[in-house]
Amino acid sequence: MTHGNLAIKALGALGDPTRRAIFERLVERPSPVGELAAGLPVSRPAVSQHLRVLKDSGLVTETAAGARRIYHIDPRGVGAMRDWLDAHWTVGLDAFKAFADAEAGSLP
Amino acid sequence: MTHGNLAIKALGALGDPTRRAIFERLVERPSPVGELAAGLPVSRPAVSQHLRVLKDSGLVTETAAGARRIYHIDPRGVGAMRDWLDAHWTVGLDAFKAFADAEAGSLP
DNA sequence: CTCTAATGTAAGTCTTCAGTTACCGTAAGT
DNA sequence: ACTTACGGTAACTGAAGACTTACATTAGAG
Repeated sequence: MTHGNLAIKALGALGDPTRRAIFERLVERPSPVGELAAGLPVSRPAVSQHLRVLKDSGLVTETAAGARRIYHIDPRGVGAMRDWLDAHWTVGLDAFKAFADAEAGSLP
Repeated sequence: MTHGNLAIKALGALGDPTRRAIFERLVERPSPVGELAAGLPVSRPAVSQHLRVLKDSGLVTETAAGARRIYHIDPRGVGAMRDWLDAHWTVGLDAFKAFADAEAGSLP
């Protein structure tokens, strides 16, 4: 699994509520750090640190624009997460159906 | 978004490595608590607490079988997560493309 | 060259939360 | 009824990490 590790890291990163908030804002539109921090209840350095985690997880990337760093969604990480979930979704659904059938069969 | 809140909770739940491990085993086959704990490096009560979180997130459900509680994947929660990720996947990709285009346009 | 704006980094604090042990309830077997 | 197996709950501990306040760095304006 090539993207397996990336998906794991992405899931771990999105486990934090603040990082989810940052991520959702970046889904709407790419933004610099200051703008993100202005709309969140945490300080700007906190946002910087969260962005670092999101970047290490392959969920966002940055492009320098002068003194600003514009952060935007990285399709790679999101895609890896989607693939991971897709695989587990189908397999899990099959197992669930098998289990439900077996249970129904054992009931008179 | 009807399942939005559920998807958010599911993401938060899967942020923990041990919960992911439990979830992945339940994808393979439904299991009672003791069996899960036996294959994990944590105690049985720890597994119980994790299962509670997973249940509150709509990712697993339980069915009583005598003294045992068989835990299995809950397709609702997994589906909600998939939908959420799908939406963000498409929207985020559009925003990314728009951004990339605008950036390319501003370069001579 | 200096000043300001925008951001990353370091060090420290404080909260959160995963994990443990101990205890209690419940269900089936003998 | 007694016992054994299974699992949830409570209270506590410890470590991971989220957040803050400095300080350092880089880029453009004047």
